[in-house]
Amino acid sequence: MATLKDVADLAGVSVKTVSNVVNGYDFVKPENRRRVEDALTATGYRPNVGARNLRRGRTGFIALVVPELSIPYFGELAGGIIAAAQRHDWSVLIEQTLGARDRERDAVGALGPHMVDGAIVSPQAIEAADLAGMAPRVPVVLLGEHPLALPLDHVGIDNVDAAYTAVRHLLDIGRRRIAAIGQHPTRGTATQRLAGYRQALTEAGLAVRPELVAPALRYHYSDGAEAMARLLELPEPPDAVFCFNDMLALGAIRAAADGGHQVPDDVAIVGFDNAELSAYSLPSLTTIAPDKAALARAAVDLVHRRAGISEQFAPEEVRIPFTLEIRESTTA
Amino acid sequence: MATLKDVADLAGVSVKTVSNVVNGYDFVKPENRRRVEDALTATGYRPNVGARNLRRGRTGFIALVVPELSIPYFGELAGGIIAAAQRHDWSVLIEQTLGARDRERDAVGALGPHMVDGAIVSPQAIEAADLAGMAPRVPVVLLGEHPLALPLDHVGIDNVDAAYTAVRHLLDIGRRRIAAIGQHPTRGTATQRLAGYRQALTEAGLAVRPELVAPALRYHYSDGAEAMARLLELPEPPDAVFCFNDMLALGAIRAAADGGHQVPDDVAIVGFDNAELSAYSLPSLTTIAPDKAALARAAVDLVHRRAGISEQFAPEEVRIPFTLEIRESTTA
DNA sequence: ATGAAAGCGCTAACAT
DNA sequence: ATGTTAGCGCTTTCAT
Repeated sequence: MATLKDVADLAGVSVKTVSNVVNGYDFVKPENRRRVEDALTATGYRPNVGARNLRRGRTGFIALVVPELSIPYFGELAGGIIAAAQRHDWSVLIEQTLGARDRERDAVGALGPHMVDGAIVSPQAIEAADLAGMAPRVPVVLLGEHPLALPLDHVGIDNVDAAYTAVRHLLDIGRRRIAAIGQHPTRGTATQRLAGYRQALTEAGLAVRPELVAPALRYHYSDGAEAMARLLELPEPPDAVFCFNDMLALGAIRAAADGGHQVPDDVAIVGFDNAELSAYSLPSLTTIAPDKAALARAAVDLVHRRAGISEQFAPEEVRIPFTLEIRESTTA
Repeated sequence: MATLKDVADLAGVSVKTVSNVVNGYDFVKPENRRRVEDALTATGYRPNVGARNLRRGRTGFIALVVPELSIPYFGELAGGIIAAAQRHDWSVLIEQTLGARDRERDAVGALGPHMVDGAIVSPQAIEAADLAGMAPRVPVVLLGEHPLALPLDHVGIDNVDAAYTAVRHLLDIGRRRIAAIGQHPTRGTATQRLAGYRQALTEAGLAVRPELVAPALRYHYSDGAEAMARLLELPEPPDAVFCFNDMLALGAIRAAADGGHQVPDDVAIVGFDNAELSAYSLPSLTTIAPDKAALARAAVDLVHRRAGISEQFAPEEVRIPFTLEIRESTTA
């Protein structure tokens, strides 16, 4: 493997000159530049990123900590983050926690400044106490959830408002017995979405019925299907359901069909996340659509600003816009 | 951030001794060991992985090069690979190529031994010529596609056999005008799946009709929907379709419904990949199910064996088993 | 058993 | 405009 010195020797110049050419420093005598470039191709030189970073005091990596890549939402998000990171010359290291609190703790704990220049974390179960001990040694930006009392940067949409918008839509199309699927003991977003749900109902003069609020543990298709099956067995089943993510919603649609219920005629369904699939399902899914590209870009840019040597700044709260995509699951 | 030297100074020993303790070298005087351990905790020392790797000549990373994480199949695969890599103390770096040939070339080309200890690549468009020039400087294992004439390790299922199995199933349920969606000019798997399709038809004494073989560019939902719409406009539309992945199949189901055709009564549909969703779609999707966990494990283990300093061995071809999951899209 | 010191490949003062 | 050189933090001979 050719080193800078090999190239310099071959070109008959110093390493400095080679370094200048490699790093795009402008003031190099054309003659020398040519010789260096020739030597570069002749040797097939590749910079040793590790050495460069050791010297520069950066690693060239950021970590992305998510529950599970097999969840379409996180797959899409990760894709966006990789793309956004590229523009800052960052490679993305992905860690999966499966939403387990100890694995989240480990993942964040292992984030030495030597491993990565920063991290984007989508926490699921981690709590303030877990992070209190370990001052983050690198910039950490929270994405989506923000269950922590810690002063960390956060990028996300307004979950209360989004949930309110979703339920408001169900009210607007005349539904009155509106259920929710996705209640969760530790997820902050679940709490917020529930709050938005409550707010919309209350504002419409409707009671929030506990039997219509269904919990979900993992937010997978099966959880949505099971919750829906139970809701439809109620003496007075709901005429609409607001699901806290698209997988729950798709599972719910499936269960409704299995039970012989028409969507949306008998029961309208709204999801959350706008997974690519939701435009193609049968029926297609009305859902809250966060601007995922913006989410990814904002998170990466925030890590970048923090990682910069510049001055400190107070933790930031970045709100990303969302829209409501109205599709067949709520329009006859 | 404390360095080895800081710890050594504090403990009153040399860096060598500290290094010995940190790396679990046994012969250290108990007295010194204690003092070093105290200094270690006092300073909160964390080894600089970059410096260590620079010295050791390994990086602790492997790269995973895939077209797009937002494709459920690759999301699920990536999840499995991260899990498998963990057992070898490897972190996974993910690169997206969007299936573009030049980006694949760049991604593979950037794979210096300084960046990663090895790589798992799911090529889509790259060709032998692209790799001919650059001898892979780190172990590269091909996953899925193997379009190259190069002697590289490969892990995958038998695509011809899988396609044959899928089409055979359609024949078994009595279909005779069987179409295929997913023909592609450069993808090796497309060619192989087409071969299996042909083989099954021919064996059944049926002609392969060119108008029933539809191309697809990106294998996304929309491609499947468009191809299906066109097939259904034929004077004699197909009574079954074999799609080269689940997204195409789900898009096809959508298009069939839009055109007022019943699945599976009017047209049966088989997919490929067994994305988690296919068990929950309406109708649920019959599909070829590769053992994804085995695929991931085999690929990582192969990289690990190659990366070991041990002897050379001939390029390996690892065949992973698959099953046919029969669901509603082919059973009335 | 431990210390001293070289050097992995690179960048950036500093010098010219 | 380019050469010289000191380190980035670590591991590892080579001494002792």
